[in-house]
Amino acid sequence: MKGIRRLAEHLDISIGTVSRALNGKPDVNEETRRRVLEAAERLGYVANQSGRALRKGSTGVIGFMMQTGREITGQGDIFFMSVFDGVQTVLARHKLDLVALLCSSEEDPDDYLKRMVARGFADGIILSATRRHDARFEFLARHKIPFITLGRSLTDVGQPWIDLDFEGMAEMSIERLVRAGHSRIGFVWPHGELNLGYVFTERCRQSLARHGLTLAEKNIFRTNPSEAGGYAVARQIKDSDEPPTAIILVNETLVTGLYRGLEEVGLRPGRDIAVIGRQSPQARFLSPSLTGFELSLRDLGIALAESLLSTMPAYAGLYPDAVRRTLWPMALVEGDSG
Amino acid sequence: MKGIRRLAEHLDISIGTVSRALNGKPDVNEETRRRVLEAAERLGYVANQSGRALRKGSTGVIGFMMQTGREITGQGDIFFMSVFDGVQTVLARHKLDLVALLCSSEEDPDDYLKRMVARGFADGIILSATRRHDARFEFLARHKIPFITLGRSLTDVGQPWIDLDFEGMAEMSIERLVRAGHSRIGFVWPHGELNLGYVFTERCRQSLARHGLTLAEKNIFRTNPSEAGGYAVARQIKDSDEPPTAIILVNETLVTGLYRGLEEVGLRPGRDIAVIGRQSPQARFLSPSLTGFELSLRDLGIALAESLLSTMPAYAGLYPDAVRRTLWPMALVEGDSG
DNA sequence: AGGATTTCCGAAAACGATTACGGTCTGATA
DNA sequence: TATCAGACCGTAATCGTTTTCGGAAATCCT
Repeated sequence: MKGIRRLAEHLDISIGTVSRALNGKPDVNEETRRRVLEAAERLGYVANQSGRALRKGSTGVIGFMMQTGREITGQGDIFFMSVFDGVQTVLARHKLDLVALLCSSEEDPDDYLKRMVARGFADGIILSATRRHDARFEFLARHKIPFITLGRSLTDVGQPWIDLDFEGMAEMSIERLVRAGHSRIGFVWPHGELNLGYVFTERCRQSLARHGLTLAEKNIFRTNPSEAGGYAVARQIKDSDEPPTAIILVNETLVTGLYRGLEEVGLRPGRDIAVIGRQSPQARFLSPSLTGFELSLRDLGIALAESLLSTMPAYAGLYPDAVRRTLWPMALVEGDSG
Repeated sequence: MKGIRRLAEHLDISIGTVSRALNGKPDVNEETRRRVLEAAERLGYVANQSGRALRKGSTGVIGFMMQTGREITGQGDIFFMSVFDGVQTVLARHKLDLVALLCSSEEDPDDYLKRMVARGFADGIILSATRRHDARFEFLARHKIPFITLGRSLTDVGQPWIDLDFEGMAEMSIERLVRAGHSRIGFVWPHGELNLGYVFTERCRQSLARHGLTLAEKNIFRTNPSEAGGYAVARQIKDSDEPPTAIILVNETLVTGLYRGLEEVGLRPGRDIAVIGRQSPQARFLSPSLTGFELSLRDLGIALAESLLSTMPAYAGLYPDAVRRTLWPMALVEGDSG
């Protein structure tokens, strides 16, 4: 005899009552409930997830989909771990668990998600690394799975999203650089497929145009979102016949590599070339100090979770102030690099 | 009508046959199987995980438990993502999925694991960040859940484990430093609870003793496994009345912070103080170049998965050469820092 | 006191798959 | 032709929960 049946037998009551007691249903005597709770604790009973999910049609699990292996996002462990932590503080309030849905670099993300959804793995999903065209949006919408995305896409289907404010970053960076007298401004576009590259590029172009400047195609440096990617850019800059006098990095991972690369080609950030990037734990220890944008990852996680929950029927109304389709502000921390 | 029933109805055969066809059971006509497979593909049918798991008693999921938030392990950047990738290449061969079991920093890891196990979440589990005394080992053993640990513990229960060869690292580092004439050698102990700190300390002590040297208590620098932790150490070194002439960092995240810290207090790695650490994507771009240990994270992941599978009855014998309880070698990459 | 409510609980039907078991059909053999 | 083996498939039990429904007992009301 296992599971709830064992517990029921032990207490000499029916399994129905045990279940009701455990799930906080109203029609159970408080004294009975106390006994059940106590016995469950003592015997270490925890409801079997499969049985429960099968009957309820929900799992009590929220999935955060991410891609392993190849550095797709250029976000490291620390980035996601911090966001997760925020997400979990919210989920814990509702006895929901967070698991990371790890899509292998060898599998197509769209297929992977389909599989997970069809299996009924999670009640709600958080998508990251959103692509310019991302079939996952439409798929989740069609299957009525509550979800939120960390990042936007052209294939938006009206779901909530939170995106880092790359437009604001572009705008403020350009403003600052132009004000400092720069006119040949470049930036690094590390993400082939990801939506943010397009967003960022477009806004840079606009901001420059407002000052009568244009974005030279050769000053858009395409590379990988990694240290090595940043490193490679330095050499490209050096080899350019008309190199930019300022460069913007949308991604935190690029920064250290670029710094090293610049050093090797004899360019010093802040003196020979202005550098504006993203703050990170590593960036704090760069020299010269980085001028870059920072944000609270934990708060971002909290916002993601609250926004997701507010779209789920079971938690409707609990978070009236949850953000919905919003740009997450980043603050400029001034350093010596630009 | 949903699920397998829909598929069966569509094909006008019984659900039993559909199930058998899908699961590759022998007693089904090949023509029938083909039709079923084709229809499943076309209708996008995927077996519901809850029903399947309930009946079979297994989930087809391997869990990798890790702790979010606070930087427990001090693994930076893409450490886990790379390990995951290796694990998945193996699991994919058996149609197993990997999910990360994310234990919040606010929850006790032992409790968290209990909950996940009782829920029947995963068929096998990979534990990381193993503590000196780790109740999870005993718990999993008692519940007969196949598991492997990335790291050892005093509370070993005979399960397979793979641990980075910190002993070898200690040994080789000390050898190298002593040979270079150092006698006041220090190291950083960033992990309060984790087992590796003890292992590393002990072996350092032994190696030093072999050369007639002792490890001064004040040359063990306790701090956090983070950039900031490394940074703080530099100042401690500066303020010491008898500072070490060489320092070893067991953790990759410490390196960049220490470098910056040393720079600020006017000490140059390789000239004023020898530094031996761990290689990482960031470390590649340090100057002076780091002398440190590196390893293939992807291969580590592969080994973890194969070893875990070989302990699971369902996959017994498939990986006769899988390692079991082994120290994972790290290679010293010589740089200018020590 | 007698009927109407409430309160609490047990019985049983789901949920969606897998699988043991037994039945039908085909073809072969004596 | 009668029998049998083997191939294939359908039926129904089963996994561990939740939840509906109805019934018994207690309480309330007039």
